[in-house]
Amino acid sequence: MNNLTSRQKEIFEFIKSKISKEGYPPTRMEISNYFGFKSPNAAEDHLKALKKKGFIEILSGTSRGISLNENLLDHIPVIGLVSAGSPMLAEENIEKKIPALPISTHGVDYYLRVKGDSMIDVGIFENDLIAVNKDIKIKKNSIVIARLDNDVTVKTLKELSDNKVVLRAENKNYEDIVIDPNKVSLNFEGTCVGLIRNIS
Amino acid sequence: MNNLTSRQKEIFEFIKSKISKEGYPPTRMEISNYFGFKSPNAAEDHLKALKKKGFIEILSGTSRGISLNENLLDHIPVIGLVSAGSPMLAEENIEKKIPALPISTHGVDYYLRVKGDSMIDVGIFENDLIAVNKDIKIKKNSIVIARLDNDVTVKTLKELSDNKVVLRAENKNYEDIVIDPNKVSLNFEGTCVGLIRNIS
DNA sequence: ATTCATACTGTAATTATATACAGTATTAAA
DNA sequence: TTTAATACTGTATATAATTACAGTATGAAT
Repeated sequence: MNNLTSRQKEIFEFIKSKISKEGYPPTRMEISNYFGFKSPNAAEDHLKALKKKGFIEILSGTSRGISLNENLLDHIPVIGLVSAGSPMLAEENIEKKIPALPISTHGVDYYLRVKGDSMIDVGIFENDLIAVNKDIKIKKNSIVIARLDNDVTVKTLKELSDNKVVLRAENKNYEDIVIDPNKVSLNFEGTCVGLIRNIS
Repeated sequence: MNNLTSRQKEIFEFIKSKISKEGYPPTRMEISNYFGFKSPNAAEDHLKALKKKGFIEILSGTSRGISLNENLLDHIPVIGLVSAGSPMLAEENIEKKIPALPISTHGVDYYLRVKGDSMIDVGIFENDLIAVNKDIKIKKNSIVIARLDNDVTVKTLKELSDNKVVLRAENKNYEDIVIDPNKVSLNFEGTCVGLIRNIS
């Protein structure tokens, strides 16, 4: 969604929402009415721009003949290995994108591929994808995604106060991580709200 | 899909496939062409019948203004508790339907809600949904969905021969289930190819 | 300095589409 | 046995929709 102008983004979003709400794409007129255009040609121009940029296909002579070029639909990034220092959603960390799945009662901002065995006692295994929500308030006893000195880790949050944070690996072989947040750089990236595993 | 005639079923299926392939519903003409009708009114009549029976909505004056009332487009059933004796996919066992998710490299025929703790050592917990493929050949060491005397169970298949089958619960507290398939009714419903967990 | 992309207004024509009306034939229900 | 539902053909028309052409204005790129 990068080379789109903000107006084009709006048009594209409108088309998507029309499809998901009504079940079919809008006409030029419907687009124009929604945005207050006085000419259907304004919509036509936008559609051509979206087509040129590869976001939609237009079937000529076909009413509502707009099809979205999938793969940009409602796709949510899967984060693989996180490069030190880079923001979670940085391009370099995105392994692929998969559709928004109704796996969780909460929204999912991204999926994170699990490394290591530190959470096996709660059934989170290496290579599982955990669904992460960025906005839920970080709470005691939730499984959180934390960034400790640029190292991204998944742990259960057992204590959270101004001068003491305890992260627990759910694996008997690991010890609790006790942190003084004033001394160490600690950020919470999100809360784990779901899990996906591929068994091959 | 019960009170529909077979012809109406065909029309309905055609509309569904058009929507999923093209991204928008067909026109009366497109329906007529596909089925070889010589008049668009044949399609119109069918649409009215489908509307009357509650399968679609028709928006008057709107091109391609057909919306499906079923939202089981590419939806895959989630199987909850399985009633004794009933086939897996029997209506009574279907908890809900969710979209086809690209969680697995294999196809998914249905999701099965896990009961009990017999597989916790491989990270399968109570209430998880396991993705089941019915067609993959049952193999040793896969996690299988077996029906033992009408009881549906998820276990690892450790041995499979003509006169001995061993099903292992992946939980130290349970013993292997050793079966003589000639003496006991045993069917394999499928192989576990993935897992979904909602963490709330 | 000029071309190009963006973001529109305004008009208009062709064609795509919905949909009514008038029929015919078959089958199932009252 | 009459009615209603199903499954169409055939014709017709109003209107929905695409889409081209001719403009205007702005800002960014070459």
